[in-house]
Amino acid sequence: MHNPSEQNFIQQLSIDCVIFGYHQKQLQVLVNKLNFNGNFWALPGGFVFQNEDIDKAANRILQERTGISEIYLDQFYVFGNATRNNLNFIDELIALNPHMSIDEKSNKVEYEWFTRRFISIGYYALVDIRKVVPQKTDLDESIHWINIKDLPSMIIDHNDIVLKALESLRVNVDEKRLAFNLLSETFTMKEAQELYEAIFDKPFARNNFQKKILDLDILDRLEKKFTGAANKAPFLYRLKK
Amino acid sequence: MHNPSEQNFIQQLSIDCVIFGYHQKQLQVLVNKLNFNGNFWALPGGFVFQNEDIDKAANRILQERTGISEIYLDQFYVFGNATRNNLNFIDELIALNPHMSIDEKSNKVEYEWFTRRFISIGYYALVDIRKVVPQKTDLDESIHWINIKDLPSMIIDHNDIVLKALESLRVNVDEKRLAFNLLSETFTMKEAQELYEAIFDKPFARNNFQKKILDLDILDRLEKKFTGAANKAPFLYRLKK
DNA sequence: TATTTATTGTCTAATATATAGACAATATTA
DNA sequence: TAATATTGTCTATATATTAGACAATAAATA
Repeated sequence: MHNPSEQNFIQQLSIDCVIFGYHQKQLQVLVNKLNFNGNFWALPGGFVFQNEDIDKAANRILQERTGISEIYLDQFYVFGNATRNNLNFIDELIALNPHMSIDEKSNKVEYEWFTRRFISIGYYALVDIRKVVPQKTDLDESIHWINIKDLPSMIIDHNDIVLKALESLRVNVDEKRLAFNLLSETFTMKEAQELYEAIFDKPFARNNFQKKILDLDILDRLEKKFTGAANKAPFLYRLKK
Repeated sequence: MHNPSEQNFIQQLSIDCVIFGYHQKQLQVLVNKLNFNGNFWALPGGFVFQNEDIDKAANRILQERTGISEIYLDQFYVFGNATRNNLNFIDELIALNPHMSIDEKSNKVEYEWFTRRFISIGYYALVDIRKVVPQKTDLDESIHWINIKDLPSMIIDHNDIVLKALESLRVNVDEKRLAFNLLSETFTMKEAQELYEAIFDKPFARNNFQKKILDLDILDRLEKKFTGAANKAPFLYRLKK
């Protein structure tokens, strides 16, 4: 991997992505554990090339991490406090990883590049968790789907970024029909309801939820799904084209 | 004025402000006519100092232009296409203003600084137009309140920025109580209704509008306002503290 | 001074939407 | 064949929105 400082990135501008998945009736967020001594967690992120649209950059970052393109993506907020930098994080990192001394010239350049203030554009993405094969980069020890309620403490303001992303998702999920990006292509009404319950962290009434969603007139009803359970088989639905 | 390239700004990041006022039953936007030959119009904007929060920068820009602080301000979108630069605008400017040749070294530096791609964070503000004394900068020939329906063609994507700001205003005006920032401290119900009609560009029913606003329970009813008109005098209202 | 006019504030009726309760349909198990 | 758990949908109720009506009233007019 090339050093970021040597690449043709826009200076002091980053993108942080909150990638939402849905599994075991809970919202999951894709987060990286960094490949250093110490317990450093971070959202997938990256930088914007000089000749690249910011939306394209967010897409590229997502594709690198998830392997899929054509993802639902929404820019939701810019994090731009004057004190927003990696200084504390990097210093802690170096303290715990003595081999990363900044004596060498190239390390010094990188140190300066990374420890400047960054303005970060937040994007959230909604993906079908079954289609994603999480990809780590050289900087990551591992990458995980973690229940949004069990997220570890992350570097800088990444926990705040997740909170703000969830807020935006809740606001937008009603007017747009984007929640269904989190499900597989076909799903039962109960699965849709459980997804909404996970997003809003509150229960919905079954009868009225079904009516509300069907009244949106955005779903096609397909064949029944025989699960083997001792009850009436539910219909499968799919987003209308 | 110092050259921007010599100041301690974050590179390639700008802020553009859509400052909404309300006058003659119409939304007005504060725009500058640039102080050059040619008909160049632009939104008030600026750059972010290295040690400055982006929200603070937006506030500073607004205060420079309007003379007032404590303004309602909302970050609404980031404009970041790869082709988003001043190149066409500046070249046109130089063609119409031969004295601005880029032969001199300092001009060349400025040219390079200004013609790079800029990522711009859009903010909109709501102000009481009576409290504002528009201030032009060295770059402006004049600064004007212009009816949002009569805006001239502006540089780069500034017309698009206004459209997006209006969209955001419409979405946010209901949940927040921010529309009243556009009125003077006290106002009649009819004035409030006319403001809403200007924002949404559609009529509201008088009886139901009054009920809806009063039910919000955010207004104090004050004394009556005797206008001299031959009819029942309306009450004045003020936002609750 | 009484009447007229235009507008305001608020009430009620009509309509639409949201929520809650009920029950038949049905895929499997006992 | 009956029992069970869940699904799909219906109806009744509650709530919210929209439309219509009318009295109150500040000033102008007769």
